[in-house]
Amino acid sequence: MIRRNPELLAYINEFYIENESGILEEKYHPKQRIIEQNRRYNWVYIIKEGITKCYLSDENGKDFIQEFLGEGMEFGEIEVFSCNPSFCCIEAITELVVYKISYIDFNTLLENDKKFNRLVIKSMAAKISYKAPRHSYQQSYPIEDNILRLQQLFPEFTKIISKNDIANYLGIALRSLNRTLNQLKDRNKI
Amino acid sequence: MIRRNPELLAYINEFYIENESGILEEKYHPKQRIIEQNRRYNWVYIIKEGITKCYLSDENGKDFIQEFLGEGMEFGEIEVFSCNPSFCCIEAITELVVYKISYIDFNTLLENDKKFNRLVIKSMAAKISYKAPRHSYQQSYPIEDNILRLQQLFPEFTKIISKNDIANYLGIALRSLNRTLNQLKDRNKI
DNA sequence: TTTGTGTTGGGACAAATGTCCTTTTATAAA
DNA sequence: TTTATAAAAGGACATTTGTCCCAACACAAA
Repeated sequence: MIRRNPELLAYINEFYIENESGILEEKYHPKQRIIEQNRRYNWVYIIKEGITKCYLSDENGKDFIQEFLGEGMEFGEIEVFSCNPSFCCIEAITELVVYKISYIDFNTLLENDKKFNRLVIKSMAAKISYKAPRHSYQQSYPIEDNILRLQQLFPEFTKIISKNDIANYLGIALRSLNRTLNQLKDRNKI
Repeated sequence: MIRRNPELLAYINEFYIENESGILEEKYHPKQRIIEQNRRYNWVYIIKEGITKCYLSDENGKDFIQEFLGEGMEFGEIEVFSCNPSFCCIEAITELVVYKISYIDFNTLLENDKKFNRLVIKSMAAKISYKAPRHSYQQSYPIEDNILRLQQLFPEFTKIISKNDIANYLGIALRSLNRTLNQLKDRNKI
């Protein structure tokens, strides 16, 4: 549920210590947006500390949460390659510290640093491979199964993430989430 | 709905013409599986001609179709980076011609051919960016809206893809697909 | 021909889920 | 303290969707 990439973070930390690396640090408070949907940016971000949500909002104001991103997760990199405006919002949930790299420096690193290149590809491969089973499971199984699955993968999920965000992550109504949680409690399943 | 990547195909075609490129060609018939779920392979594939479906099956025999892949689409590459067994099945829908490259040659190309490296990254970025809005839309909107959306993006979808596959792509029961198609016809919406 | 198999189509009913609305609680601001 | 605001909780009802059937049809195999 909250994705992390310690390997990438460790590598970026090394860079940041050196001078002239072109990597900057920034801080955000909860509810601040780092990236808005359908805008153009020139920065790729990597989370140093904290948690964000990555979500799409539609015309009707419905939000659908793609992922919760934790330490070492990258965002804004897809748009370097697709050349499209951002397709999602990134919003801080906790106090947040990020590294940011300009598109130019990011591209230079990609071309000249084989280890960095491989780490970026690996992080993209990971994004693809966890999206697939999640999408599949959410579509094919009832809400109850999805909650039990979350519970198992991430026992403290209700502590850190608001009910509303959990519902938006599961793509269900808040009412349905509450109802199902109650049914599970009644049967001592949770 | 049916994804393509002509840019990558064009580049691979060039390689294939030259000798000693390490690229092989293979043919498959409809319903043949090129990749099974949870197995290990040593080949990355690129579609030269034809259409496949990429799907996950679960314990209960339910299939969920991730994508329909057409010319130039790559598969099997994620496992090079994640080092996990395959997370989905790839099955031919039409007569199919693919190029295949061994992991070793694929890695060599990635390291030594900057253009190839960039094309592979771009193809992965595209996979990430079309998965997001699809997942979001399918979860948040009723079946009817999803069918109308398919209809618009891909008018001939019922000609090429079986009803069952369409239902599995939308993550719904075949019965629900038929019912909704009828309702749309009754209202002359389709 | 018969037999089997896969695809399409739909009736009847049950279960899951969403919408709308109200209430309570906690927390922050005035 | 009061006021405002957001989060959590749940009742009542309508709608959507799935499950379990069965039937018709096409097509290939025997």
